Amino acid sequence: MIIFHIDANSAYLSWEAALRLEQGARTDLRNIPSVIGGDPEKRSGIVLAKSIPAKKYGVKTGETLYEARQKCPELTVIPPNYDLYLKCSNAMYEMLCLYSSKVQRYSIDECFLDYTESEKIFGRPIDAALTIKERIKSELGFTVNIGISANKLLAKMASEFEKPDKIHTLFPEEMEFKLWPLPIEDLFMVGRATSKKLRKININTIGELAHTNVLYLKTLLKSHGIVIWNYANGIDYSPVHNNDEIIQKGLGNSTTIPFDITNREEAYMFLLALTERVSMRLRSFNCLCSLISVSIKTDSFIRYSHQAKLNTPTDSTTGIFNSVKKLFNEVWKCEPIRHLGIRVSEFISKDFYQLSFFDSTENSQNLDRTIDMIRKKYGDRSLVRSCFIHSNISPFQGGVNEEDYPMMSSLL
DNA sequence: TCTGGGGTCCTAGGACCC
DNA sequence: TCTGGGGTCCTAGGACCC
Repeated sequence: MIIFHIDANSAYLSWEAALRLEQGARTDLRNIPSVIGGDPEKRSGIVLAKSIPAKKYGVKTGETLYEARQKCPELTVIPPNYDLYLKCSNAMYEMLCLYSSKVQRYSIDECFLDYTESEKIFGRPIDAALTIKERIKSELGFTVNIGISANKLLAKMASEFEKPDKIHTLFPEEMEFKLWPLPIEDLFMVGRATSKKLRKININTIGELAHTNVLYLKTLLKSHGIVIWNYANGIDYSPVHNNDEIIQKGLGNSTTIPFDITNREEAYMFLLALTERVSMRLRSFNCLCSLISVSIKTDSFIRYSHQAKLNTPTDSTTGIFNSVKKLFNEVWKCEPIRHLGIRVSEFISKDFYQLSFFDSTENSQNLDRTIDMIRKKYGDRSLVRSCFIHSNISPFQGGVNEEDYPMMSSLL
């Protein structure tokens, strides 16, 4: 098996930089301290992506813009542009599909490519990787790292090595000197909580983890211990999945409100706007959902959630909203609300669920379908609930409006 | 902390059944 | 009830990824 992992370098920032150059900008954002960041006014002021010069000031992804500016006062901050990112992501994916029939989109800026069968057509893996990397640079305007190995895990680890615009291999025989000296935090699936536990028992490098008794790890970390022990030893048999093989398990939208919500009616407005987005996405999947969940984050950052299973699966905006209101009322403890979220899951394909027994729902189904068609043709704002018209609240809340595609299973 | 939004998977505890 | 054991389902929360 020969697997490539292709990772766009500081994706959001590079894509914005490439667009601006194309539009005639004189400075390349990648060459100055810059970040893609949210808006502190809307209480979403965090760093989403950073340039390499910004990184040299110690700016980190996920920290607040306030902190980032403390480290680098002359930081250029650019708001995110998700439509652009989707276009760039699609372009990269389509380019990769020219080199293999097995390409898995792992996230907006990462793909796995199974090169095993491609070797007889395109030659040595290293040469093909170089061709792909250079084509993306010259034709799409941004750089990528490509990791090459015998499985997805090692390919992904390899692409994390020196950046940007680099190709690295990490074959099993290279683990000892390329992978094992690295700190455990660098290993895929070792996050904050796990690294803290590992460091506590004096496991500090990936190599030390690889040489720890796996049964001991299991008592400490349950099944997760076995997962990371395998990864530390470069063991991973997961295949590269084409996108159509991946079934999405759930979908949701959430939003941080620019102010704290303190009354029920206001909360309902945001919940309705979120339900509009979630239910439209659900219907675009041609699925019904059986589980609905509402989550709340309070002004003091306490999160809690409440879910319920439906007796009758649904995809109706009104049906989902009624459940959402009920769940919200059952769980809200009247604290000021900072953030609201809705998610639906336990999908049933509409093709396998005949609604003929429930003819009374036909009308509302037709209504939802008609609304979806009008919005698709004339834009989401062409048809909105009247309760939003004289409010300052957007009738849709939540980010995903473009064509959905399944990504990011935490199993590689 | 001026602290996002979209996902997946796992686990613990309780309810319920035989 | 001073009572058991095993299975399944449901729920809430946490860990991880980008």
